[in-house]
Amino acid sequence: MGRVKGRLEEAYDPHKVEDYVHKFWDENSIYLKVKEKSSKSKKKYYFLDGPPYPSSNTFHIGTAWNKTIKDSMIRFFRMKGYNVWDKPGYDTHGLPIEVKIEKELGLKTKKDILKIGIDKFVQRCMEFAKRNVEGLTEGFKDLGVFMDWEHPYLTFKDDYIESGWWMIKRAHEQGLLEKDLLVHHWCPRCETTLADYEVSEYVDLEDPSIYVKFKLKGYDDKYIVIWTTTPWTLPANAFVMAHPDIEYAEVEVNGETLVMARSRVEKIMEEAGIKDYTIKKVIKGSDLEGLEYTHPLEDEVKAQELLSKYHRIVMAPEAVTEHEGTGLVHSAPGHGDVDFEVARKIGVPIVSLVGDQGNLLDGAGKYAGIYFREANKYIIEDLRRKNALLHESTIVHKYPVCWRCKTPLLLRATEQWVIKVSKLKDKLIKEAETVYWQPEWAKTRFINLLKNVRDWVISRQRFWGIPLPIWVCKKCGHIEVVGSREDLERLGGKVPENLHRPWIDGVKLRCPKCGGEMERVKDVTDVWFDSGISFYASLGYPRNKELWNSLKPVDFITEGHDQIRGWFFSLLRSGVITFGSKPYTRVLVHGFTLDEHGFEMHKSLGNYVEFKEVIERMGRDIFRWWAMMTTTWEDMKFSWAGMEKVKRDLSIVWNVYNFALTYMSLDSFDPVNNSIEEFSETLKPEDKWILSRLHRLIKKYEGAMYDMKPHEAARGIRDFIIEDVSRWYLRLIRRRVWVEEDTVDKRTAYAVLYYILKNWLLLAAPFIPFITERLYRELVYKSGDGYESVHLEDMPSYKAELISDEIEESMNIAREIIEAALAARMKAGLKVRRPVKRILVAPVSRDIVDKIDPFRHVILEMANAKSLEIVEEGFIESQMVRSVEPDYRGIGPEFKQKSRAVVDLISRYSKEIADAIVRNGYYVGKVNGEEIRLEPRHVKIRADYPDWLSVEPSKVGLVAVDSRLDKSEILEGLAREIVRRIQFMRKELKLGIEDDIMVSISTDDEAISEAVRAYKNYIMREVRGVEITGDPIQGYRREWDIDGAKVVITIQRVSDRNGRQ
RNA sequence: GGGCCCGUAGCUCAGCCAGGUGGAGCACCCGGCUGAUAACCGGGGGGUCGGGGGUUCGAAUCCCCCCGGGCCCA
Repeated sequence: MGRVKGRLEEAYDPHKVEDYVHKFWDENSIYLKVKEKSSKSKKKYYFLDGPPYPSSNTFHIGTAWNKTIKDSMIRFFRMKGYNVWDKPGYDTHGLPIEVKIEKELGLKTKKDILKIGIDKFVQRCMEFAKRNVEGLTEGFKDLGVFMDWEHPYLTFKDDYIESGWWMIKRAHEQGLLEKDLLVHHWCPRCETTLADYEVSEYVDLEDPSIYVKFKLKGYDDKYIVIWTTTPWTLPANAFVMAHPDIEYAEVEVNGETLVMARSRVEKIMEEAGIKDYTIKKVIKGSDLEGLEYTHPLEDEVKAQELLSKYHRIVMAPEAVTEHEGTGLVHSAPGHGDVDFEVARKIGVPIVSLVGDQGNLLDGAGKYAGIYFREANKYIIEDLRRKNALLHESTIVHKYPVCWRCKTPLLLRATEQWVIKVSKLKDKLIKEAETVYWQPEWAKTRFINLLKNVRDWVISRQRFWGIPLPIWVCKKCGHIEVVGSREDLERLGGKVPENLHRPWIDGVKLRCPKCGGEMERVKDVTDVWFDSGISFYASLGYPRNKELWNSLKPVDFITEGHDQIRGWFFSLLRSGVITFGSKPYTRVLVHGFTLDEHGFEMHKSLGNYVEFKEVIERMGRDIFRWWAMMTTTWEDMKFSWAGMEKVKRDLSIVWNVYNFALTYMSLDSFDPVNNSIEEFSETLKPEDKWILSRLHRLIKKYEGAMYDMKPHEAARGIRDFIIEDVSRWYLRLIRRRVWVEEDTVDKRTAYAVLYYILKNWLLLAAPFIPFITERLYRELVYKSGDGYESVHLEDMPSYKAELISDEIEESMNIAREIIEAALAARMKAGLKVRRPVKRILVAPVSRDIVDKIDPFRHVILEMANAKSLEIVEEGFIESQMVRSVEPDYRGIGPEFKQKSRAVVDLISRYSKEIADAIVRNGYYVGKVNGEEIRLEPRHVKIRADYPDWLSVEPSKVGLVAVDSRLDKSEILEGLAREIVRRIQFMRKELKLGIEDDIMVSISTDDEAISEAVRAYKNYIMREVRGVEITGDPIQGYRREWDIDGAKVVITIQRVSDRNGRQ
């Protein structure tokens, strides 16, 4: 047999609660028990953690939100009986960490790294990552995230690297792996290519701005004009791009014909200082297609021997605008991205004439050996000499520089390893179509991206990353892609102690084709490579195939909307490359965390809030619930005020449970032997109402969680406990639990209250795991009911038969009436404490009458009325009394001097005059003995309710309070005034609710004395008085004023129920 | 420059997909309640629903354009 005996501190203190719960979880291994329970289930739920990047040991508020969403979902599915896979991960490789270590070690260039040794450098990177992983893990645990923190997946582990190799092998097997020339930004000082995301810094730089004439073949003195700020790329010119739809003009200048965009002519002529020019002809860009030209530096540049046969005008709308330049774009495919793409499309060879250190190569002929930016002046000089320079000036523009050494970058074609993802485009889209996205628009956005999918450059010339498992035969050029450590040994290699560079670099293989020695390509993979394979790599596939085969596919992933293009995409790409299918089925996209004004939070902007501060000032549950209530996929504006509000809500939750605990333990309520099923016959309508509300909540909650709308569930539990339970149900059952005797009615109320409060804890547990644990321990576990921890519970399912539209509608009507009645009382100045005789309701429709019935008692109690009368529509209005007021504009001109007397008459016989005028249209009266006739123009007719009737409209009809009080109501009201004051004094003495008191009331007021006599028993019951006397007694004495009368009240504690003195 | 999202009271946000008299909380003012009490309840003031145009009997809601913010691309 159980019994409620839990206790709570007076007020909700989140830190006390959370410290207590953390300690409880730790000491009792609650996480392991939860996991163990869940692991027995056959229903699998594969959650995959998007691995955060450990660049520091603390995390952003957005990361906390991210993990809270994951934790809430995991907890829900565990409680729903799923066997949830919950391995967290960290994305540990990549350039950001390399750069941090370079800074730590004071290294400035790639050469410096080679100098201290790759082994030492990589070692430091690994230590750095491990250190931060530990810090982050502490933070996530502290937030209450129940994941497998003892066994996270770390992308730098050898096993993970091996899984990565396997994918590259899979790509190779399908003919998707290629070595290719690609244009990328290059730092000539660090001698490395930079990925797009690394090109983020720009400075204002002065460069030449030149207009160059290319002579058209087959014409005399006819030239096309191009514009460039990078003259050093001219030696590598292969063709010229034009827009088919732009108009071009043939401009005559000094006997030469120059071709340029029509819209640019004036601008260019002005810039070049040419006043004397004529537009001879306007043609469409498409007319230029295929025209061949002669390169002005043909004789100076060796590479032009190859390139000259491609010199012609090519249509490339994507490369040409009319905003700047000449509408004719010089194209050097080895040094420009669009140029490169176009060259690829039309089959022009890619020639790059700049070497690793930024010097022009031999192919650049007379300019060979010159640093690229230095070469500009020689090239311009030669152009001028050859009469190919139309105009020369300089321009200051934003130019990208290396984010580490600030050297201006250049675009350069280099050989990189590529997976030809574009070949998989249709498959990618087809697979993506069958993924369920929340919200819907994320899918649209995702598919749009896939339509423009590009090949994937996986190689980086770096150190801290998964080494490319590609070996090339020095003798015959044969390529082997190694998919595992086993492959390595099979090909005659020795597995090194660590699969990273530089250890792997030393591994030589024997060529299976010619027996020659094979060496590894020195590159590592792109950072996106690592996290994209996590769906199988984190499970140890392909070494351990069973786990992935039993868990696949991933059932749930969630990350911010930046990951639509990021992780969600890289996972799909890897899934299609490896298994030919999508790796996940359901995706929830969440928003970003912005500052209070909707701007990005940045340390440099000064609007950054440390998550640690949120925990210190608020608490874990407060943050979690607040974050989970914001619409998941929308950006979240950070708000201290928003969290304060949640704190208030949690305080109310605390008070609700405190209320229940106090009374249930006082009455030794036994929830185990008083389950709600026992009381099905004695449920009052309000009990049925709250049960209906609860089950409606469960239904909505469950639907929201399965549909990945956790914010709807989080808001739902809030509205239920605050609006339905605290603000309403608790007020309705107070009187029932205050009675001392053990009544069925009281036990029914307890059983219902216990049932809804226990179930609410289960629903709320995924979101606010700390306070629910604490309350569960006190209310449920200590009562001998349930489990050791709320998180070991089973999530309730809704019972459709308990959801009643009728009872809820009835309650809504009752609440409407109560609200209107209270408003009417206020208008009449009637305190709620004083009872009124009756409330009248004139419903707008007759069907409301029956619906009011179940809650008559509720209306009477809440509005403090003796009776409720349903009256006919129109009855209340019929009580209105007509009267008139003088209308001076009508009276003055007619009655002149008699006006004042007429006004007197009107106010004296206001009602009679009103009736007469309404009935007959006029009223005849006497003023100074003289008969006068009043007509509508002399008065304003008004209709008012009588003083004793206060009326308030409501949605269900007019509600009126009859404020005429009989003596009995007056006396009862006075008795309640006395009670209130005694209660106040009890509170002042800090008496417990079980303490009994002796009361003395002395007053000269006749009515109050009578009220005390008449309601003695009532007063005694209400204030736990053992006796009420008019004689003076010892004790706490206080003088009061009740309706202007002096009342002296003295109270003295005698003993409590258990006889304690 | 393109794709997607957001913009509703002083503040934080529901309502929008399925058009039908604009809501909640906080803050402010007034009143009430008082055995959950540093709690609670009622009332009041406060809105060009970012701006403009269109569809419709009727638009916060659907369509188009613009402005501001966010993410991702170029």
